[in-house]
Amino acid sequence: MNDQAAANAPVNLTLPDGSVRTLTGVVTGAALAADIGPGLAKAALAVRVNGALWDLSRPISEDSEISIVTNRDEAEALDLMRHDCAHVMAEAVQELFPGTQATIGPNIDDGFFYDFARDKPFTEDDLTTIEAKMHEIIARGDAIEREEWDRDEAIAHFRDIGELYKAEIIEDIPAGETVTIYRQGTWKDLCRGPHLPTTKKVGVAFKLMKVAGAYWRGDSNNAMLTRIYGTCWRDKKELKAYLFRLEEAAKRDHRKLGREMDLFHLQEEAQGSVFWHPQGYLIWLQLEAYIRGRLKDAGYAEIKTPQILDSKFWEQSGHWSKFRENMFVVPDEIPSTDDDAPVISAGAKLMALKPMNCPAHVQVFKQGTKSYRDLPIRFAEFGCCHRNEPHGALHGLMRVRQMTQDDAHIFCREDQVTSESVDFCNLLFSVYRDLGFGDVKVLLATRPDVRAGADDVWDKAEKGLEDALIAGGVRYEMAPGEGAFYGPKLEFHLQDAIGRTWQCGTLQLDFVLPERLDAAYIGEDGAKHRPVMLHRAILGTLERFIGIMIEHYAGRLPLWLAPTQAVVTTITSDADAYATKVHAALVAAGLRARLDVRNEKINYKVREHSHAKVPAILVVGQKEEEEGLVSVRRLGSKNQTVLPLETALEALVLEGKMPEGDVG
RNA sequence: GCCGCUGUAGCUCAGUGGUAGAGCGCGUCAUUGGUAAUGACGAGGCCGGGAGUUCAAUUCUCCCCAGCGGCACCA
Repeated sequence: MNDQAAANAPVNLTLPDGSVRTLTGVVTGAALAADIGPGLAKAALAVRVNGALWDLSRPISEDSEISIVTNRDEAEALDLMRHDCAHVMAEAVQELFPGTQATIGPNIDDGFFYDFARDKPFTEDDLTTIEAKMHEIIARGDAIEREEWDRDEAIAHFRDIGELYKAEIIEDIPAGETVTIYRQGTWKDLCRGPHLPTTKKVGVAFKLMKVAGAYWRGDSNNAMLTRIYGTCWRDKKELKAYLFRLEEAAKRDHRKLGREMDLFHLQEEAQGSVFWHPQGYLIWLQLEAYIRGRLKDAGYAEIKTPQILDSKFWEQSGHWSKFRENMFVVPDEIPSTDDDAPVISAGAKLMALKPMNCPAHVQVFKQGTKSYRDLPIRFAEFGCCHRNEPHGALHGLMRVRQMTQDDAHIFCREDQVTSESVDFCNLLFSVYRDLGFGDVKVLLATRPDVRAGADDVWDKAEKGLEDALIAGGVRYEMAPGEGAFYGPKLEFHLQDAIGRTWQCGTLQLDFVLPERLDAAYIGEDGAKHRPVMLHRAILGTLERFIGIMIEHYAGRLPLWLAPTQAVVTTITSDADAYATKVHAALVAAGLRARLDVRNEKINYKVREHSHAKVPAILVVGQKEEEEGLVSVRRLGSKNQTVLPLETALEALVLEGKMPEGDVG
């Protein structure tokens, strides 16, 4: 009612250039665009009113700052188009498959999804049909209209038409509030909006990508819905570029490159555990040596603790109750070889493979009496842990069941927490820089609902981590409720080839485990005190990190990490003797070099070693032999440089040096 | 663990209700060539596993297992 009354009063609209237009009648974004010009009226997608995005048709009753959103406003246009595309998809689905309930359908990076409830889940084959129907709906070009409904009426309406999930969503909105419903043709959806003026504006540059199961409200106790993912762009060129980007990313997949470069393999008899091949394990050894050096320089002492420990030990540490379903349990008994007898008796003593190193590190700490003067104590371990991950979680090197962490635990006094945290963050970023990762997402994960420890301890712990981030000048985001049950943590995330992010580094503050396992030091006052324990890892696990590096570098690892750094190969067999000499010189200089004197054409050999991502190919023939030269071809370049063996050797040795950190 | 898809030679993939094919790779021989594929010949397969339907199953059905894409979980 107010809108109508206000419609008769003139409204002053201030455009971005400062000019003011005064409109009367029903003032809308569409009316303003039309007032400015027919071209803009056609191009307009939505309006920004005092900073908020509105539908073109929504009445504007007050004087406002306003700007027209068109295709040129990339972010807004894509947001609107993708969300409308999701609505169109839902309409298509419900037209084709009556009885299917629409639940939620938000935008995501590069596209959108919509979750549907249907007895029979959709398959990839259905996507073509749905896409065709979407094109029909878009061609129809129904106006998209915003309506305000009373909450209770909306609930009743959606219940009536069998949209129980929608009704459930609206029930969460406080009684008495109005909800917005968007209508296109006869199809309606609950939505905050805003939307495009007509479905036609969605255009044709969209594609349904895949179907997947997804739990209602992201909870595995709820029903499984069927989700359809789609992508949508402003024009076909953008869509094509996006699909090309996906293809390129797939080429970097570490599982594919791992096979092509002969780095590792997985097989079903050892699900989730990696068979490292010689070339792959060289990468591992280099990375491990590098981290070992950095940790030593940072004041860590390396230790090694048992792989299998008594379940009683895990009961004490709390893992038996909190983590048992992820642990591999091993009976300590000689199995029976009798066919009829049980292999293991019911009374066998239970051991478990360690899923974490922390409790064992506390045992090392507890040996002897520690003084406050000894702190901080930093124990590092390349700890091999086993976790029985759910089948569906396993993923190449990224998610495995046997993993080796670059783990360490810092035992310190409370007043040392911030400085230890700052030091750790500096070390971590320095390591990431050395390894070629400048772009890292940092999350501060705070207290979860279910937790151990008093709130004042949590206050202190969360503040300690935040202070460290601020002191280190680190940009971070909050992850409320995502902390471990024993303390808050920092998570450091890196991205893989197709944009999935993986947590690598972590820093966790723990006041609980020292208590549980009775770790103590003697303070200045002569009394016993609990140390604070910092769990931290930089790479996270060597497996995952190597996977991420393979993708990050598309297999073209920096020289110091490349398993084979150089191949010496010949034009013809006349140069075999010289090639052998060159190869020997490289090996003597400490380079990982191979010799290829096969009777194959040089084109063939260059191609093969390039595919294998060997960073440097040293070709020698008669010409090089006569003058003591080598022809160096670097990976990724089509050119060669011919230079004296000594010069080439020095350059490779220099470039192949392991980084030593760039702190300072 | 949940939903969907897939499983044929070392790799990438065709294919059929009558026990299988290509390219690359591999082996042998010939070829000695200047920076991304020299040629010929050859070997290689319980068509993921188990059951069922059928005269006959790699092919159709069901059940398992694994891989892949997501969800949930997580380093």
